[in-house]
Amino acid sequence: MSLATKYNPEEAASKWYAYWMENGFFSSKVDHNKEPYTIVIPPPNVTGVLHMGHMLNNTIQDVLIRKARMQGKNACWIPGTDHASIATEAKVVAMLKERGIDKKSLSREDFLKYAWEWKEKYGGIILEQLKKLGASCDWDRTKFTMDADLSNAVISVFVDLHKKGKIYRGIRMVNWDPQGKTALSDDEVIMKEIQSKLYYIKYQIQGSNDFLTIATTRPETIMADVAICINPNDPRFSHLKGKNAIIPLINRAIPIIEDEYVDMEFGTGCLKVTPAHDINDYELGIKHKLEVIDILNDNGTLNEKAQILIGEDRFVARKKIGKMLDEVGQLEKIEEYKSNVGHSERTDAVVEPKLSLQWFLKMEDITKPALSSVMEDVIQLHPPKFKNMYRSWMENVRDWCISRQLWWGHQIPAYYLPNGEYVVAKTKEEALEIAQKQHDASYTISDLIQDEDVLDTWFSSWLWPISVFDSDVFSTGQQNEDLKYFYPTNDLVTAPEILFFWVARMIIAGYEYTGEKPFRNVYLTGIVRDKQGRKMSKSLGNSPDPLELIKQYGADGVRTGMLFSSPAGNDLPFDEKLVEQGRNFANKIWNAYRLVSGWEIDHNLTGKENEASIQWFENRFNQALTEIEDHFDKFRISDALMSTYKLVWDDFCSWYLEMIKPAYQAPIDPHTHARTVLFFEDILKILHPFMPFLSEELWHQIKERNTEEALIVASWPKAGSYDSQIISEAIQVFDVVSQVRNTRASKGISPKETFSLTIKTSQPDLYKRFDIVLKKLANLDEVNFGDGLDNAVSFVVKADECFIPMEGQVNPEEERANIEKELSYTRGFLSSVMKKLSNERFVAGAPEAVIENERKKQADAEAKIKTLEDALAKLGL
RNA sequence: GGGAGUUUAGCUCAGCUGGUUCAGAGCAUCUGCCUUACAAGCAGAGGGUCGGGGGUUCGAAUCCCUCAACUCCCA
Repeated sequence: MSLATKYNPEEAASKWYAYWMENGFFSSKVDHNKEPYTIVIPPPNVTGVLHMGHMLNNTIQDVLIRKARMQGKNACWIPGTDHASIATEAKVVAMLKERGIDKKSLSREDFLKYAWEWKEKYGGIILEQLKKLGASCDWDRTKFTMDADLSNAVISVFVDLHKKGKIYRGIRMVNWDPQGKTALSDDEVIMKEIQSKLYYIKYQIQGSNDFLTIATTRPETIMADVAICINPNDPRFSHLKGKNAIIPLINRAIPIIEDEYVDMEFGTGCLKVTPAHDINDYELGIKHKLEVIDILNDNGTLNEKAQILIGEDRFVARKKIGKMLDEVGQLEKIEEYKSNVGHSERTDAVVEPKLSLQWFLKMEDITKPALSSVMEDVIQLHPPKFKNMYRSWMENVRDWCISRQLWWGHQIPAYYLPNGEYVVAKTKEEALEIAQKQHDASYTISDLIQDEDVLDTWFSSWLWPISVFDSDVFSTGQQNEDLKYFYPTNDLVTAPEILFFWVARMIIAGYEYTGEKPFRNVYLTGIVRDKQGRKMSKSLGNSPDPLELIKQYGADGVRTGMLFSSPAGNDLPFDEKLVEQGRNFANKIWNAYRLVSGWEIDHNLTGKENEASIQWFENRFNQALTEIEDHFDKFRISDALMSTYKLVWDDFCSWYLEMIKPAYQAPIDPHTHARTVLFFEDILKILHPFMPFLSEELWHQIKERNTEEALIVASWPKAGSYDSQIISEAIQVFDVVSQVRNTRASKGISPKETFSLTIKTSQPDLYKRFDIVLKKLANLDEVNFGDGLDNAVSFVVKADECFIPMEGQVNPEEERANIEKELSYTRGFLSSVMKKLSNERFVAGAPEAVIENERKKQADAEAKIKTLEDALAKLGL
């Protein structure tokens, strides 16, 4: 045999990927004779590297796109990356630091030069890695969110939304990352439970020697206090009403106010109000018209407004102030306390609530179509359980803070004028025109200063499904041919973590700028976790290297391995065993091909004996394909794979090939051979989305094919009708085979030893059709029909009894015990069926089909009992 | 504190609007096989009172209530 006994995936992968690329099979152009099928990739971070989550996510997309391509659709999978402001800027800053360069010493232009340099060097590595996975993206359409055209789209949208009055500038309490020195959106903040301390601090009541005590986790902020708040219903503190308290250490007097917001149970029931450093206090401050004292610098150190500990870091200050309070006798006690503290997703710094001037997008109206389209299933989430989450977010949405204090990204097109006003325009020149018209005709270009900040990265990726096709539509309103044809896209595959971050916002932008949904289906994958259930992450070092896995197990093996245990929306506990199983599957198929390819054809043979087998497999294939299609329709990719796996391994390899396999070195008839090759081809087709490399390789092994005949563009088989009768009859034959094998195993008889089988049945024709198969698979020298035999081991399949003569091996006691066991089981079963059938309410209430079924169960059970009783009688009891 | 979800064999999961063989699959386990496609394999076997309790029903893993554990989201 010419082929190696083991499949070499690396060779096939590089060969066929190059072949597909060279022949342009991934590319897609507008073609009105074909139905488009479009997926936009969730753009990974341009400086990122492939991780297990990407592997899962992109495997699913590739499965969908390859299947659609084979179904004759114009399959278009748009790849690309996003610029990930915070992450990338952090990396560039770190790189500069290594080279001894401080970001602060650079101009914006110089910094961006370095950033682009970095992007050119590392950007796109991840896309190259996707190729190793077999991703059939239309690489000619690769996009980057900071490409000139996509940037133009972002700026147009900002200008447009500003013009519509949806973008405004305002002071808000934002999540401030003192390390990254930028505002973060709520989604970029990770809450972690932290063991902290609750400080009980005594404030003197002005004009008395009494004290009140407050409890706080942040004693360093007392200098920013502007009030003490008590609950008006709290009798313990009614004597404090209208008085002032004095902040320890700095001796500033602040009013004692009343608000039911204060939880009487928590802490001491007295709340210090610090509007600059706590979101709830901020709102309380607005309500009571309190002033705001901000004592922190952008980097988290105390400023001069703190009066003491100026320049100290907030955490250092916390420790020191505890000590200072203690020294003046105003620290009552410290308690251990667990609290949830926000951390920056990118820098892991403790997030500081901070007041700052930011740009916001009003979300109230713009979200409405996006909410209803998901609720009404115009856009379907898979699995639908995420609808609830989606709804709660959309109904309680807050305005979107879209500015970031960074340089890497789309600089906000707002220009400040000497008079303190600003104008928003696409370019500085346009801004000048407006400024001259609306403010002062004497302004020159040098009077305009552009806003320093950039836009949130999501503010560009929310346009992705539109802007990858048409970046001008946002300003012109005119859709180009690509957009008209490929949009709305079909399916989006992404992680639930970014359902709000990204998916919801794409839907919003979709309706705002095209009046149409951006996609029909959203398939939400789970998170890839390690065996201990931990999220895979670089810092934990618990993630296998995807490329190493591909090297070891082959892309086909890894793809199937990832999908074996990943129902939609469920986390995937990754185990290398899974990809091993995938590799084994690839190898199994490879070896099945080796078998078929080694057969010699003898044209003198008719192959009549194989007809039943061929007929069975054809029906079984159609049945399985129907199932597989159903799984795909419901986005049950994992189940679709499992059905394929079982069809190939169990039905095709374990049963069919063994059924028709000629004896060693014996030839096969031409008809069976031809049909088997056709079956093999159909199997390769349905395998192709999952295992593109192996399937394409074998496809070409079968015979020489030209480019148009490549498997990647072969037509997907149509599930024909099938006869369940034929399938269940074959199962009955298989049951007999299994029972014979079982008997052999339990009696310790070698599989090499042949013997004859006698079947007592009312339907001998059924078995006669499979005569050769029975003999071959159960290693029998003959199959007879008739009444039972003496000195034989027997077993019952449905209502048929089978006998294997076994002189000297038969133990009547054992035989009897076996039969009695099965008899009592069947009788019990029958009685439960009879109980139902004799129940008037059941017969009256249950649907006809259910009753019919019970009757059938009754008849089957009765027949089986009869057979068993006869067998028992024959044993002489 | 509010909301959602999960809990079925050792593991990962199916089980649709209650009624097909008194619960299925894959993996893992056990037993026997190097049988000339494949030991990355073949053949066979064992394994669950469907988280606990209560209820509705002729009938519940499937519906309702309740308790418990875990996960996620929001505050």
